Amino acid sequence: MTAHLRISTFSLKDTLECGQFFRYTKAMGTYLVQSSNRLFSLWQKGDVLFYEGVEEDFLIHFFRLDENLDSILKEIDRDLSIHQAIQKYRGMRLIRQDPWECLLSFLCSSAKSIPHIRCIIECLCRISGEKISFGTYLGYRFPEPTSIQSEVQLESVRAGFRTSYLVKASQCIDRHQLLALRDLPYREARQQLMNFRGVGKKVADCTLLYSLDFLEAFPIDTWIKRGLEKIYFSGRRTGERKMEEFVSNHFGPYAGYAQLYLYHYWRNHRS
DNA sequence: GCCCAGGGCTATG
DNA sequence: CATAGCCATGGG
Repeated sequence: MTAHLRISTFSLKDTLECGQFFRYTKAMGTYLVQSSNRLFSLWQKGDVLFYEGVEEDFLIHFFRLDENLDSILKEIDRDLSIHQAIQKYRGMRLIRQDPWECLLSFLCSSAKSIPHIRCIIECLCRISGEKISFGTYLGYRFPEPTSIQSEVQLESVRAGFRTSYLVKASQCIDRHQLLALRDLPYREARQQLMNFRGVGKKVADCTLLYSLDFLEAFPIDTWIKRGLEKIYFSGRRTGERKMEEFVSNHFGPYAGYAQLYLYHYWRNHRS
């Protein structure tokens, strides 16, 4: 029933709770996770990850456990700030989400607090009507693109001005098309995503980084913007163009991991 | 009643 | 390009 997996340089807590992923709950040290039509539980003790209701292969893919995180962290460890973040949260990994679920999640994210984003996504899944169970746990599947057809249908989700974004995305996207973006250069893939209503640079970068293996993507939200200005631009107001150029040069091809660590660090040490 | 929340769109310098 | 006002909703 309960299986386990030995892992190094992995923090389940930080990986799930750092804001990159929304469909999880926590009860007494055990996390209940929903992703890619799965509902499973897991918990960590030291360097052992225990899990139920999911295959080992999926976990390795989902948590990127076959990726050498130590060597990546060594590469982005370029200054005191990122060094402190790495020291505090070493083991936090990017999650490889389903692209469709990831895109819709961040379509819901604009000008919303994280708890409310999670709330909206759960309401959205309830719309699908397809239940999923594991032991005594119950949940709803994430709706497929074809199952979201009108704004009226999403009334109970109360997503506000984001509702039309969700419907339009559903009308012209199939999952296959999103996965195919992985074969494009970063800039082109981002531009493709930005052709959808409601997808700007930030949402596009979140989708590319959290679900499509573009580790150079560096989502710039309000927290990251404030942090970058304070730490790397002497507190001066700075345009996004300059910021993009800086993080790309400063952190290199794994800049996305730097973003993950800085975001989590700056949010948990508000100063 | 006010302000803010993992933004984006649109109309303007 | 950079900025301002607006967008719908909930919580502090």
